[in-house]
Amino acid sequence: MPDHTRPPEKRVTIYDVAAEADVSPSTVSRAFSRPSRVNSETADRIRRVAERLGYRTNPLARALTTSRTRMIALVIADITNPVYAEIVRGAQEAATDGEYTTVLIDAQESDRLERAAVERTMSTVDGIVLASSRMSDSAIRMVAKQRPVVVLNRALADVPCVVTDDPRGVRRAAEHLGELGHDHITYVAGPQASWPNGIRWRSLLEAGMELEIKVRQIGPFSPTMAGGERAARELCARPATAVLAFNDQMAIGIIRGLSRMGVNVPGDVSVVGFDNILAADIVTPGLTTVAAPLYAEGSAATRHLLTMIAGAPGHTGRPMVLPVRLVVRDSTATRNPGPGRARRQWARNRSAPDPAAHRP
Amino acid sequence: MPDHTRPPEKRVTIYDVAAEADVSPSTVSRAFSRPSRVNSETADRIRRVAERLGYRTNPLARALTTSRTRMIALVIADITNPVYAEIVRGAQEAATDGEYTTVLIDAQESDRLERAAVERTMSTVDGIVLASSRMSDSAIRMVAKQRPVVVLNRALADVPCVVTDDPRGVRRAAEHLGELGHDHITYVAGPQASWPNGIRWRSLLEAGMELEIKVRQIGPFSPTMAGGERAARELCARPATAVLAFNDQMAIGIIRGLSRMGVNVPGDVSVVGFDNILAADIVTPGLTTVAAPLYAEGSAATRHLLTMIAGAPGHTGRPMVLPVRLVVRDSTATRNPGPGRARRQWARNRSAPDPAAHRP
DNA sequence: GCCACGGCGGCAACGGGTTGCCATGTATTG
DNA sequence: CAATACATGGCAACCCGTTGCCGCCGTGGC
Repeated sequence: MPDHTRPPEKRVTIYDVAAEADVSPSTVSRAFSRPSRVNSETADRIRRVAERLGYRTNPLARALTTSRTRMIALVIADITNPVYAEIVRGAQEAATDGEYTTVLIDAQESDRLERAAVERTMSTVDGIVLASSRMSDSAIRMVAKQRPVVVLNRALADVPCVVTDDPRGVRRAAEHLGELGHDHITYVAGPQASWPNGIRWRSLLEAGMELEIKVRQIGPFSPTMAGGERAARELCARPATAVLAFNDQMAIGIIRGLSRMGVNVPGDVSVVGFDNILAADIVTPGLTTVAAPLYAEGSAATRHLLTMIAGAPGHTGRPMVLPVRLVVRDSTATRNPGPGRARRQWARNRSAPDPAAHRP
Repeated sequence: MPDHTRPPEKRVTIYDVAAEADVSPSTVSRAFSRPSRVNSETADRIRRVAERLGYRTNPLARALTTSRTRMIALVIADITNPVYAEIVRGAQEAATDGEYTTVLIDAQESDRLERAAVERTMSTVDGIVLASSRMSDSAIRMVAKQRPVVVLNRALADVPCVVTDDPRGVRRAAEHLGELGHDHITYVAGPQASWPNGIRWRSLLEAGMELEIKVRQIGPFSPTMAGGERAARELCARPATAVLAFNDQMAIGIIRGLSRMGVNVPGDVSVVGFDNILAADIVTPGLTTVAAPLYAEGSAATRHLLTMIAGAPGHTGRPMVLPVRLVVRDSTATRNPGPGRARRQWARNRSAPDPAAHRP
């Protein structure tokens, strides 16, 4: 019959080791935290005893006096969004390199949840990376006042930031569409609380001016496939030949929604996404999209945070900008000028949408 | 000129509150941790003072004496795998309900990294959920000896487990393929360190016996799209009409790989996946797959962990089994008996594979 | 032979709560 | 009115390391 009582095995402390090695507890402490401060033979003996007794230093107790937990928090807006997976990987690598542990927090796209989680975790970590935070600027500043913070995908005065070169990405996308003959681009907006959403739209406005391409915006929609499908319905009401979506999930949703209504991508409409998630490569047609260096974002932000924790002032001037690139796949094509067969069908659908159109 | 010195603002402690509210520190402590133990008026006054001073109880200091951090660890095999997103959500919800914070650890499919991370985190958390652990049974038992542990997607004697009804899922998939006329199913194996991989294969063996369907296995391959594409090449060497893949990513990879080589899915080969990730619904053809209740897995495992932490014995008998269901989409079809056009092409590709076949 | 100095180890205070136990003061009971 | 019970608050020890400071001792210089 198995023993169901948890074995008492009290945790081994420096005091146990000290008694066994016949030194004082402070010497044991130093043997681990500042080996140079104690005779190497003594240190060796202590380490052997510690090993034998199975001593592990208690990080909580240590943190209590040093006020360093060697943990950082990484807050992401939505763990369901594959974009963050790579960011997490990058952050984790940088943290591990610096002998830090990452605690990951999923804000579920909610300002409230994010604040609550940050609040709860703040005192347990040495610093925080906010990736695509949904909190208000002032809330972020509040947090930054209490702990080192690096903000990812958002620019904010007085707080160190890492952002991607979205203006350049949008510009490249617009150029690409322009070269394909499109003279009008519709931006399908994501969450208004999302900082990149604003930037992308403004960048498109600007690019439109310079390239003499008309632009307009619809939305906001939820930054998901479902959001994209809703956007597709709205797109049908006010047709477009070129669409730039806030992110890839929406772009994929848009493509699905459109083809369900008999609109061909890229034949009738060209669609460009943002982020270059894995799925962008496996959908049909393959999604043209603006790729961000996700892994690098995570690791750059984290590395910067670690230097701040180590005492560096934190570079609060201009944000650190990471380059993007346009990945051209099959969801963009030269503009179809005349209303061909497919285009006529679209027109037909507009007046009398056939919900079963996608069923063979 | 902004003030670059971090404001000294020492942390407010119970001592500060005590002095201000004119009570002893222990009373302040009790006002928060056991309000019934102190006069409600006093407690109110203390709370007001605490509020005014901005007091927050220090979880580390508390943990030091109570040895309860109110944090649990959730270890997942690969954050890149979308399967875990829902599991994380479920776990997080359950944890939040119990006023626990979840710290997420990504093992990156590595036994070594997983052990290291668990080792590092163990002493900081009250319990651990191991979702699809890649560690050895003995390593897991070791951990379970020191902290409450619930294992997800794996059965292990003497440790509480939550698993899905994979045998039933495989059975349903086999029945489905059988009904479509397939008399031979090839299992494309995932990581050998993955427990479900073994179960799925054994379940297929068993189902094959009962349904009089021949089965065989190829692999192991990495549980990714790339792994699936590699598997597709091997499948071409030893053709099959029905394939059950370890997971959806592999299934998608297989479909891509096959169609690149001119093999039609589901015309020539039917493919079934496992997990029902989001992408299963957006690929072409839509992937037939065995869906697991991911969210429920996460929350069930976490809830069980919390009861263990609260002192319940931990149900180490039979694992808790969650139901699955077969989601039929377009990647499975009736078996194509004669070597039709596409099938002949496949045969051609076998003898002289054309690497450019997928380029129009 | 004396002094200065460096290496090493110990003492004790500290960090910020928690909790067993005791000392009041008040309410209840006989 | 005495005896008892209970509500409330304080004391002090404790959790487990860390660290400033001091003392001891051996060594080397003069």
